[in-house]
Amino acid sequence: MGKPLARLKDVAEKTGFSINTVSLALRDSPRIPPETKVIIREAASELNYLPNYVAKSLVNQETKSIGLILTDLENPILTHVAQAIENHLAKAGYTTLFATSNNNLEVETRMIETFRARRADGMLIFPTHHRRLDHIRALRQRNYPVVLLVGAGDSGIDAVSMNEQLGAHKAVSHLIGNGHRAIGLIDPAPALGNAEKKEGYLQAHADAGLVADPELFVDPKGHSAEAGYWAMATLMARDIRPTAVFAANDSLALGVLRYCAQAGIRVPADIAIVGFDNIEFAEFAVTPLTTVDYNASRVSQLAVERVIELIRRRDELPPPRNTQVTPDLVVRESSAGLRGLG
Amino acid sequence: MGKPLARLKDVAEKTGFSINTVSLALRDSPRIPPETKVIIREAASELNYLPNYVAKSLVNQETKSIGLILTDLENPILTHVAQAIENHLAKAGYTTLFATSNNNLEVETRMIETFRARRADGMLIFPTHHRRLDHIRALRQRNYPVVLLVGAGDSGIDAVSMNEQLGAHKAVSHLIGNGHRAIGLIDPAPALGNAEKKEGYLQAHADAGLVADPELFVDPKGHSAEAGYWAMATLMARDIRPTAVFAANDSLALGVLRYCAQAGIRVPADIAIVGFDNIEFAEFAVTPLTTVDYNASRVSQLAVERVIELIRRRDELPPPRNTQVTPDLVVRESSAGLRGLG
DNA sequence: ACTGTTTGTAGGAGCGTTAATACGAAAGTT
DNA sequence: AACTTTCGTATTAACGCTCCTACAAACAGT
Repeated sequence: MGKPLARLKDVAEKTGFSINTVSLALRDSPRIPPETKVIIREAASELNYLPNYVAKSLVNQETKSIGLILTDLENPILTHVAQAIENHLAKAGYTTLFATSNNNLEVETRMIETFRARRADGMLIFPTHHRRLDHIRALRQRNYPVVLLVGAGDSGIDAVSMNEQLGAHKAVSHLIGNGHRAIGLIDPAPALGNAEKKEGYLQAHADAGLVADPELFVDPKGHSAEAGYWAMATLMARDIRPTAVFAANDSLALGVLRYCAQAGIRVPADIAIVGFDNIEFAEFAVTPLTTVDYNASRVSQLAVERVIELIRRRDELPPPRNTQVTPDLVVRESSAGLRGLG
Repeated sequence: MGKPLARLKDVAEKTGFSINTVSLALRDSPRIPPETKVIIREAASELNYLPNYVAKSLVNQETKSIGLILTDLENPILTHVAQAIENHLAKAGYTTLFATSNNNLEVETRMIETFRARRADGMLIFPTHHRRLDHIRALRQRNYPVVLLVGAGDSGIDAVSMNEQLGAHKAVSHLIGNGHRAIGLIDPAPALGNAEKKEGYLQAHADAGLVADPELFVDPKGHSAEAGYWAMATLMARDIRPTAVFAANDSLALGVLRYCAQAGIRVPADIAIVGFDNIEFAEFAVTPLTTVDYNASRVSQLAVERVIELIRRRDELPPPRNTQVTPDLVVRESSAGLRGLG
């Protein structure tokens, strides 16, 4: 920790007051007269005194820190979430302990342990698996404030997230409304136990009295642009001929777009494309991308508010609440134009 | 911090041993016989004991945590740096305290104070201003381990960074070598006191016996794709007609690319474009982007190694070292083709 | 048998802070 | 004048842990 910093004791010795008086003065207690406070504050700043949060935490039984565990920062949306959460937490006086699980459940579990050992007052977690939440539920059952950053209906854990199913529903309904009947789905999540977007896709079809052909589903086995490129190549190699594609995130969609550019497929004339997240580059792609806007700052704010609320009421936690933010569809050029029905 | 966790005392009472013996046993001291260790470990795990790092930190005078302060996470490269740093630190047993300064010097200063108050063992900082480093130098002078993540030659502070000047030099030399003589420069940094890329740009011209017209310089006043779009529009509205553009990062370059697509300017036929950072989307842009590869994981690794080295030798810090990683130019389609000379 | 060493365990101080309590001195009340 | 109240400050005990030292008991060595 560098050269030992000044302690209350040093300020006390310098001013001739007791440690306790110094402590009270620096915390602006009404029991200390103004003149004394001035003297003590001056001495403290001369000694470059900084309160020791470690000692403070030990006696106060709270660290004013919360743990943030994300899968990774590859997804620009998680990046936004991370930054927004840090900003909100800082504003509320909390320090952010940050970790990525790299989509590894074991690492996630270990980081949770680490943060507990560090006595973080609460945690915000974007879990690797949306269904394997036992280790997180165990926290909550021991009255520990945790908020998930993904939808987790009946998990018994607080959650604040985008309504991904609704977002996917909006996206796919938009395509169906434009006359599309063969809509490819590029989504790596169902294979990882997170079928929200796929559910939205299917529901949109059902609502329109349609049934989607499973031949239209591709698992890109990743969420990068490269994975999207590969998935689109895979899809086009099949017998079925999609007139539109719904990609589970914008990175994938940009890969799809790139594939189309190279293969001479015109967007949206030959194939319409819709992404998810509304990352910055969606607007600045070859063909500006229609996408579902992930309101990262809203989700972040609600999640932070919730975890702070849980911390405040830690001795009798309220029942878990699952908050879903409604996403908006941002229609751009990549899905413009009607398709003849029939 | 949720329900109070079990303490050494609880394990001691459960097993009948003293607190001290339990502490030694759990830390696998050779002074405790194996049978005793087994008994104690079992009791500890039954009680769900987790060592209290706060108390540990107080007595050990080290927190095993380091502060990471970035300007923001808008730039995908900082995102990669953040993630790589966190991974490396975790591997070395450190927890990452994370904060963004939002390019605000005051916030940066406050976060540094916060992290010191929390007794972080060291800090990794991507500073807002590359020249206004007094507050950081003050840390170093008090023997506090800090490593900057930007080049800072004679600042008296350790630094690990990309050699941005060399990267810019490579990029611009490549364009000059292809016959370009009017190369636009879109770079917000010089206005913020960070002229490394501009220096590289100018040096490349000087080395080729050329002098660049200041009319070619545009300050995009931001580093987003939108800023790049605006900057390109500004540049094209001037009298001078560039045949190439060097953008200080890939987001800006993608904005430039988008402007060109809309304005009917062919890339690279009419204008060649080179970016900086090699973000994922550079490869998947309308026209794949020539760019300077920012080796984020290498920089991160060296920075983490350095700060840990400084922590290890904290009572007599070695003289500051300025490590620069040599970047590679990745040539893609956006700068292909020679331009007739003269 | 007598000292010397090793072995297993325990006791106490201290890390820097806060909260509860204690205690003189000054000031107000009756 | 005696009695209570207020005020300013000090003392002490935690918080949970680790280090240093203490100390019996077991085990040598001569």
